Amino acid sequence: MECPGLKTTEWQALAEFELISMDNCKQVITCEPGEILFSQGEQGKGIYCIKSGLIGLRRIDINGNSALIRLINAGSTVGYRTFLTRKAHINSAEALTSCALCYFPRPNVEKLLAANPLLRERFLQHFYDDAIDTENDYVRSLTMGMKSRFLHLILMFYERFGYQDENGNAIVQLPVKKGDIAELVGVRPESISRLIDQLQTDEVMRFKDRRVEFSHVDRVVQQARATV
Amino acid sequence: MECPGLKTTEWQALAEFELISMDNCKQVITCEPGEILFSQGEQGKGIYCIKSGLIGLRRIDINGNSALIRLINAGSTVGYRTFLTRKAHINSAEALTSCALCYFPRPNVEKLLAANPLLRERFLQHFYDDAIDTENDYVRSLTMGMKSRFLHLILMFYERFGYQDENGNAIVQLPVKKGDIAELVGVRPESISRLIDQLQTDEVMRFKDRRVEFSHVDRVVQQARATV
DNA sequence: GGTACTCCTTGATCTATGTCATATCGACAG
DNA sequence: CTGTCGATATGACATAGATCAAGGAGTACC
Repeated sequence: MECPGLKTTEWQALAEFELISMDNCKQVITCEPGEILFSQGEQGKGIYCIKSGLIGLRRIDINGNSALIRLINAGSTVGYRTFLTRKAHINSAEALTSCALCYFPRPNVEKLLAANPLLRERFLQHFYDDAIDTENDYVRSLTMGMKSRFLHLILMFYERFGYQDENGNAIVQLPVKKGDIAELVGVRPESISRLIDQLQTDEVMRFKDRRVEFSHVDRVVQQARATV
Repeated sequence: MECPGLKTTEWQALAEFELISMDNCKQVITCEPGEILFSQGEQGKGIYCIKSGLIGLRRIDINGNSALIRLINAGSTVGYRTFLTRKAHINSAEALTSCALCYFPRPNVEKLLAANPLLRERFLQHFYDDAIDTENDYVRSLTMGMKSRFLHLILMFYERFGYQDENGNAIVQLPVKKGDIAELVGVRPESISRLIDQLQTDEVMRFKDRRVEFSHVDRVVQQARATV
């Protein structure tokens, strides 16, 4: 199985012979929910390309508070940041679902980077996009309440993984457990629980385990915009 | 007066003849607190190099909530992001104090960027550093309370603008008004007011208008680490 | 010297979210 | 079938921070 990301994303900067050398050095890895690819504080050992599953970037502070900063889905790359500077990882990467990955060891990636400046440029562009996302999340965390941030997340899931059923209802299967959703929103799991109750009684959306369903996307968008 | 940043920061990528061409196209600008350099949604018209004063990047959402995302001080650059992609500004830039700036029009900057790839690389590095800062702020906004974030800000001001008096007390002059501090922390001005009261009664630090004074830096650091 | 700013403070009250303890439910092991 | 475990839910209560309304205090302007 080829990496879905090799022909797209930053790797499209590579020539055919470079792709072949990548293919030769790669290790295919599978991991289960909860497994750690790398931990904050470690030096970057290589780069991971996600074939399937979902990886989360997590930060744990000195008091043990954990925050999920970013989700990375299939076709994208994890661990590239330590190739832009020589700094250690500042976040941990953890499999949130069962995952299949390709791992490329650092020396090989560095050889490619040295030979192909366009590749570095692509990584920086990737970083740019990620950083803008984070900035937007940051602003929301300063100005909007839990409900709004939660709905934003649901809409993001809907864009990435959702579909419409035969009646035109929007359907999303939440890709992670509710506890992780709480960490993404920056609140406690209990608060998410209660919020879900409220959204159901307000008939904004329906929840059944990890399945979310709503009829009026625009109504959800509008509620997501409201400050609280 | 030369721009303090021309010999440092991203511009050090420039050769002598390029610096001269920069110097020829620059416009020196002064502006007063509250003046807007550019607004979110606008196309980037050029780049600003701060000679003195303090600029704030601000984001206002559809509900009118305003958040201060970043402070930029003398020697640094504002508006460079629209040169990395062709996108419009997503934040506004506003003078928070009286400022003196050099303005470089877009066409000239683009000419330099086209001729000097190292310059683009430097801008991306600058962006990298900023983005890591924002990510750290984001994590703090998810896991820490107002007090902790406020103290972090004070310590940052102390690093940038503070000094020690003859008795070894740390002294900082707050560079912006308290309302702006509230926006940086992501809370209401009233809350900052009350927090300052509390910090004084707890004898963590003393405030007199914009002057802050504290004897035990380590105590402040320790309180800044505490979650709430 | 009055008036009108802007910035900041203060008090009373409200609300969102956190905390803690307990309960449920499903998966899975023995 | 029973016991254990992880994930989620629920109830009672605590607290951080928002909101609203009012009052200073400094400064600028006429």
